[in-house]
Order: sequence, then C-alpha cells, then structure tokens
Amino acid sequence: MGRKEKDSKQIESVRLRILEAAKDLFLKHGFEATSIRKIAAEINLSPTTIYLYYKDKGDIAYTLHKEGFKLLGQQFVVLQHVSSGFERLKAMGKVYLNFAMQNTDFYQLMFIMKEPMDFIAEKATCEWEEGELAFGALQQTVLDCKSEGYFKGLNENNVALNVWALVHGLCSLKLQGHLDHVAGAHLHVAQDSDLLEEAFETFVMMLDKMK
Amino acid sequence: MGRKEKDSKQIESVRLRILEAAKDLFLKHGFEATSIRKIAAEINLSPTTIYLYYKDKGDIAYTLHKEGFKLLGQQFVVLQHVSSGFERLKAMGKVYLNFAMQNTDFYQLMFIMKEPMDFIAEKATCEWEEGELAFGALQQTVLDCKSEGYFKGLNENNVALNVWALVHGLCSLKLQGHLDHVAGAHLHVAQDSDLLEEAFETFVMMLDKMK
DNA sequence: TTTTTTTAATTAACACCGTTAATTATATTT
DNA sequence: AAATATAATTAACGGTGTTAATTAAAAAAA
Repeated sequence: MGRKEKDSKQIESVRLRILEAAKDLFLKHGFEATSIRKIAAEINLSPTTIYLYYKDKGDIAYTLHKEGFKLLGQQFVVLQHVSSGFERLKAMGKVYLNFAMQNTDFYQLMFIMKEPMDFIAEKATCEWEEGELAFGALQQTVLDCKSEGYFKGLNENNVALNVWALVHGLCSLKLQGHLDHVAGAHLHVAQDSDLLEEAFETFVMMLDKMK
Repeated sequence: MGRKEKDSKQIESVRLRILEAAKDLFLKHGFEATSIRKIAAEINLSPTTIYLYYKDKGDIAYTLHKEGFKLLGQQFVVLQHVSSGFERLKAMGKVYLNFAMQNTDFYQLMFIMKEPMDFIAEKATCEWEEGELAFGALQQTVLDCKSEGYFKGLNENNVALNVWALVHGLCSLKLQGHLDHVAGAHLHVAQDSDLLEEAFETFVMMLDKMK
C-alpha cells in the first residue's frame, strides 16, 4: 500500500480512537461533563493533540451527532416493512419515543443541544443530510396516510412537522425534567415512560378520528 | 422602622441589583455568556459577593426562570376573557408561540435548559408552582373544550399534554436551529416565524375536525 | 466615646474549561 | 548521516464556578 493511504489510515485510526473515548465519556457522564482534556486523558494523549484531528469541541459533538442519526436510522429500518402508511406512522412515533428514552444522551445531542447544529451552520456546505433524510421519511409516510384517506385538506408538510414536533415535544419535556412536576395530574400511570406512550396513544386516537 | 426590617430591605435591594444585572446580560448575550464574574463587574461587586445573595448560578437561573413565567402569565391574562373553550385553546397556543419567538432567551431558560429545573429538584420542597399553574390553565381549557363537544373519549390530561408538547416541540425545534434545514420542504412560507404559525393552524384544523 | 462584636465585602486560591503558539520528539526522505 | 517533514508535546492565555481566609465597615456594648 502506498504512503499516502497508509498515512490516512493511521490518521483515521487516531480520529476513531478519540471519538470512541469521547463517546465513552459522553455516554457515561453526558456531554457537558465530557471535556477535551478528559477525552485526551482517556487515551493517554495531550489535550492539544485532539485539535490535530478535530477542529474543535463542536466538531466532536457533530460527529457524535451523526452517529446518533445512524443509530436512529437503524431503528427505523424495520418500518420499511410496514405497508400501511398509518400503521407506519404509529410505529415511527413509538420507535422515536423508545429511542429517545433509551438513548437520552444521544437524543440531547441530536435534537436538543445547539452545538452540533451550530457546527453544521458554520460549515461551507451547511446542509443537514441526516435530518432531511429522516424528515423525508416522515413526509413520505404522511403522504401514504393521505392516500389512505387521512389528513384530507391538510398540508402534508405541516402535518409531518406537527407529528415530529409533538413527539419531540414529549421527549424534550421529559428529558429536561419538566414532566416530573406536572405528572401530579397523571398519578394513574405506573411507570414514568408510560406517560409518554400513553400521551402518544391519545394522539394516535386523535389522528385515527380524522380519517 | 426596626433594624431587622431595614436590613432585610437592604438585602433585598442588593439581591435585586444583582438580578437586574444578570437579566441585562442574559437578555443581551444569552445565559451561556452570562457569568457570575460578568454580573459582578456590571454592578461593581466582587464575584464572590454574589454568593452572599444567591446560592449558586442555578439559583440565579431559577429566579430568572420565575420572572419568565410571570411574563408569560401576563400574556395569558387576556385569555380569561375568551369564553369559548376551543377559541381559548387556539389563542393560548398563539400567545405561547409568540412569547417563545419574541422572548427566545426566556423561553430557553423556562422550557429548554436543565439548570433551573435541576435547582427546583434540589430544593427542600421541590415543587414547581409556576409550571403547575400554567399547565392547570391548559387542563381547564381542554376540559371546557370537552364540554363543548371536543375530544370525546379522550383523556383530558393526555390531550393537554399533547397540546403543550406540540407547541413546545415547534418552539424548541425552531430555537435550537433544527427547522432551518428541513424548511426546504416549506419554501412557500415567506417569513420564518410563519412556519410555526402555519403548522399550528394545521394542528387547529386537525382538532377542529374532531368535534 | 471607645471597645467589642457582628456583618458585609474582599482578596487569594482551587480546580477546572476550550483553545493557540511555540517547541520538542519522531519518522521519513534525501 | 543529515536534512526535512510530521506528529505530539509543553507552556500559556483568558476564561469559568466556587470556597476559604481575610479585611473593611457598621452596630452594639462597655
């Protein structure tokens, strides 16, 4: 193998080692507590070395953010086998909710924190492929619902946005600690995550009535 | 006036000066950029003096957070004069959206950042009066909608939670920079904030169909 | 009025943080 | 073996929240 390739392979391997260390700390203690210095210490590197492989902390956040979308994408694969649009929409919501509750740190990085999106905005080609892809899937599903008789007279993009906003809103309020206090009105739910599932099922019932 | 009272008045006045300085910086540069040291410098105090009046930075965040709820509450007052439950629900959503878009920093503090809620959770009586009050108003409005024939067979608390989640979801996605990229599918909207209003109106149409 | 005591504010310090510039060590090429 | 290119390092800057020890100011007691 040629020199250039070997070099770039080595470079990639260090990049990966840094990322794995970052992910490790990030999943253990959250992104706030994951400092460049700690990442470096984790793999016996000088803190400044990190900057030879990543532009800044936002770059690492963005790379991890992309990994999160890969993870969510994997969970979305099963949805392709659901032929009914409406059933797929329901399943999508549940997969999304489960992903958020079981990967709280990733979810924060992907949909709550500003850092990764800021990094994207600063990039030359400030596009967000992952997000557009995922939202595109939702849009298509809403379109399928329409051809099944749902959402008559409603703009499909607005419906898709609303579905996303509702599910994200539930996740966001839960993760940021806002639901623990209003849960007093929901004493009947046993588990905590059931609150979200139940709310979403009510939403589904609302949508169902709209055929 | 007695000594004790005079003292506590003076203490309150310094507390207020600190808070005003904090609010000033916070509204100018956001909460992230508002450090204890900068707050202190703003009013010619030593940074450590702040700790004689506030437990920590989270305490200041929480106090500002409360101010935000007072502000939102003032905007909610007009809603009391809307007799129709459904009309009130619509108006509530719009007031909420407008508040979020016109007071982005406060909104972040009130519904997105973890710091203030963490502070509440650490308090002896870890109750969140402001939130419960506001959510209570929403619950009542949903109940009124029910007596007008809306949301038949649906749990009112879940409906209220869904309404909050949807509107918050829209605001949150917008404020955290997630909508600028998926807006490609919404090229028809002229203004940026119109996107949220239009989405919400679609939601209202959905609810309207459910009578 | 002077001394003691309480209270308010300060300086110094700790342990961090992200990041840049200058420097050293390590390979690679000549 | 010497010169060059590259990788990693140390040192440093300017910040952060926060605590402990110390000084300045005000009130109470003598």
